[in-house]
Amino acid sequence: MTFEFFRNYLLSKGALTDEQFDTVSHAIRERTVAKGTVLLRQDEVCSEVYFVMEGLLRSYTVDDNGREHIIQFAPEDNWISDRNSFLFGEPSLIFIDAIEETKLVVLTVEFFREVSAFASFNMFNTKALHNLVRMQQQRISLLIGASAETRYLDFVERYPSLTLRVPQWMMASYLGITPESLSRVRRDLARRNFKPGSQSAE
Amino acid sequence: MTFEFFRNYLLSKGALTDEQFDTVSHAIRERTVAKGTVLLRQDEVCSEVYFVMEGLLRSYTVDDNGREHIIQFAPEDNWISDRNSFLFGEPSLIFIDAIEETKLVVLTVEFFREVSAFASFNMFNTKALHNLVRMQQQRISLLIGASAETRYLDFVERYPSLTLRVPQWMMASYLGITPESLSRVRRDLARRNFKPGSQSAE
DNA sequence: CGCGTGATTGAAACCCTTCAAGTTTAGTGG
DNA sequence: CCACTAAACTTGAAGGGTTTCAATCACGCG
Repeated sequence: MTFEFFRNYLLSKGALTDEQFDTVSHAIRERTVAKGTVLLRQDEVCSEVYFVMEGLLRSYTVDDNGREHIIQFAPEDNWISDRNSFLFGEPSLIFIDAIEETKLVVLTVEFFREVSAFASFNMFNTKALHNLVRMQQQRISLLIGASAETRYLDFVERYPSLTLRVPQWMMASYLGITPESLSRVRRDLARRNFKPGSQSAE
Repeated sequence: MTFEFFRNYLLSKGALTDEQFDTVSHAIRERTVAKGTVLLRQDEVCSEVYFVMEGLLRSYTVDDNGREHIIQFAPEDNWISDRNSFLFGEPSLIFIDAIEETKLVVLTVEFFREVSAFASFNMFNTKALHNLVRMQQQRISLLIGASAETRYLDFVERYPSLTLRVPQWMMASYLGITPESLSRVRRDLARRNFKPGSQSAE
């Protein structure tokens, strides 16, 4: 049993009991992928859902100009997939790859078919979906109404740990600005916040 | 029975059978609201979900500068609510009001408790949620990567009927631009597309 | 008819991007 | 372990897209 992390996650969320987990554990497998590994490509049909136990994944689209737009970061304890492609067999609109070496749980349609028999899992799943909708709404509000600086500050506050792990150009892509702009936003913030003289450092 | 429209909607989606609908119909009521009626205010707890049979509702946030940012338009056949507030009792982040006089179905927690006994409704509901997530993702991608003009064209293509019913300044709010900018975008498009001389009109 | 709201237009200001050039950092092979 | 290279980050100057502010126009409604 190497899914302890995943099992504990589901237990703590009240999604499954220990016994229920055992009845479905045959439908999941663990996988470790190197940094840079691509798990899903645009236009492919997505046949797996991933749960991250260690490491960091991301999903992103590529527009007509070849520019990447990051949809989601998925660090530990997070799910990632193209659910629409997964559930309805449509070609995927996104890419998924690994920003760090990542240990993940691979879940197939088999797993979801079996757990859907458990009411507690369905409740958990519905709640998670609502949560996702809410977070996306907040992100839309920010993109519509807030400056690059505000969006950056919101990101840092919301995901402080990611701030250190995600390359700056990827965060820029997530925020909807250029890497250059993000660099300047950070510089200007630093100048303003560190006004009071000089830091030790020297 | 004045819910025929709603009943047919659920039937056509495979959410409920005729008989199932009858067992839960006591938990819903119809309501007609005048243009401008506010159905939900920020910070209130949302206790109802609305299904629009005729007319047009919208949901929006108001930021610190007093600016409205429209989250969703809900014309006929659409659902609208703050699900997160509705399900988890948190104070709502949004307003909901009527852009036109609107005939709607009011659904309470009672209704959802009862229909959750029907597997077909749960499937329908989950599918609808996934659909919402996907549409939000597409909107995020556009906001991140596309110009005001592209976003406008996407809106017109995606919701041609709304283009005529929604005041321009609200569409601008939905697109994340000022009314002035939208006006200019439309003017420039018109100039480019109608180059070939004059339209009949005169 | 006049008032108010929505739409349009212009000019200036601002934010962010683009392009180009450094500088720093990180990873790789000798 | 250093040297080398590529990638990431920074910085500057110029340009473009949007916003802001203000004025004007168009329309519906009392």
